[in-house]
Amino acid sequence: MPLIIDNLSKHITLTPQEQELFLSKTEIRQYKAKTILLNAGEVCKTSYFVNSGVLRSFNINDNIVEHVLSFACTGWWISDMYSLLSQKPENLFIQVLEDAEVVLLSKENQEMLYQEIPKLERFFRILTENSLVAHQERLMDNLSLTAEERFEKFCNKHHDLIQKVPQKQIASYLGVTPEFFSKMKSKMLRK
Amino acid sequence: MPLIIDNLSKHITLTPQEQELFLSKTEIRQYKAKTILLNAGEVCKTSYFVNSGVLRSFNINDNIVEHVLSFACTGWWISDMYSLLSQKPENLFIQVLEDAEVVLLSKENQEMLYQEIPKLERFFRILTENSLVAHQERLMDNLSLTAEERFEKFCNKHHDLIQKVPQKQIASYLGVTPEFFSKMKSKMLRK
DNA sequence: ATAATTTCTTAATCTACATTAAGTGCCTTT
DNA sequence: AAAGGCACTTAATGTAGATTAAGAAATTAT
Repeated sequence: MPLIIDNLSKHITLTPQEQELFLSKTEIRQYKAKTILLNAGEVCKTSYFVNSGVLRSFNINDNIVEHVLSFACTGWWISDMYSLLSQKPENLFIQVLEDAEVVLLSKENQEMLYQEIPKLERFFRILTENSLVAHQERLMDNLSLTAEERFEKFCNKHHDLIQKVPQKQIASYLGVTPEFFSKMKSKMLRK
Repeated sequence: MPLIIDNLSKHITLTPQEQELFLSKTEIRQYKAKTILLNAGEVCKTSYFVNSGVLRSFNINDNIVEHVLSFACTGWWISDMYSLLSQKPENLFIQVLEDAEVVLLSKENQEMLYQEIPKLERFFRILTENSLVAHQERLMDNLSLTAEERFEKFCNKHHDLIQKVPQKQIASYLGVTPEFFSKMKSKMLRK
């Protein structure tokens, strides 16, 4: 069974015909590491579901500093929600970090599927709810924890990622410079 | 027409009977400033919609420092999403900042309404999507902007709140101490 | 009105993290 | 195998914002 159907079944139950219909509206693609799937300034027209590999979303501010908004590995959805919903351009990039197989669902097809399989409203509501909760927690963590504490939490939650992505990306996700992250890490190891 | 029905109609269209049913599952209450609607450690069983006044959600970390997660004034929803969804206790408070009239929707009734008016799945999906986008932006702002820049953005977006809530709460929302906020503000005025 | 609390301000000192810069090791390309 | 580019480290110096403390102003309670 395709991973994405398995993912849907975590929150809703689809008939075989509905599964068929859903899959017919998606597209599978392979990408090499470093491929840019969405460029800053473009309007986002697609949601991405990761079958294998790792993606990230990030922006670049005036100072030419990158900030990682999120990572996505096997079984995770990723997109530029702001641009996807508003259909306006945003300063977000989506990029492949490790060679990946990705399922593409266009906004157009997603809306079409909402009409034909209203249960999907429920699925994406729950998916978005969970994402919101995670973002709220990360926000509060950024306000109240030190970089070290945030890193420890990250390790517990995303153990798999630590091996896979360059540590400067993790530093950026945590909101510190790669130099400080390196220092902090060696300090933590010494304990 | 009740404000909350007006709010629903921003994303979905309800028949008069559906409106009736929806309202019958809610409850209106008046609260005095400082009332605590949800205490840290409790399981959240209700979503709150503000008819008038101002509420806030916040947590308190080990150091006895408060951090404001969100404000809600007229026309806004507020709840403890983590606890409401998981039905586990969280360390979040919900409190009235300015005398308020609030519409209460219990989780139980909300689930019941999803069954009877599936369109509501759509409404809360969109509501949650918008909230997620706002949280993502705030996260990135916290990573890449100075406190001063964040305050300017806050002023543009929530002009109404600045008059209504004590400035130490705004400092907490922005992620700085009241002392630093005070200093920053007077520095900005001098320009 | 007066007392009591809470909020806001000012100022000195401190610290987590940023910036700059130089150097090391490891891939990748030719 | 050399050369170039990245990712990572180390270290000196700089700064945004925290902490502490004390007084002034504004609310709230009596």
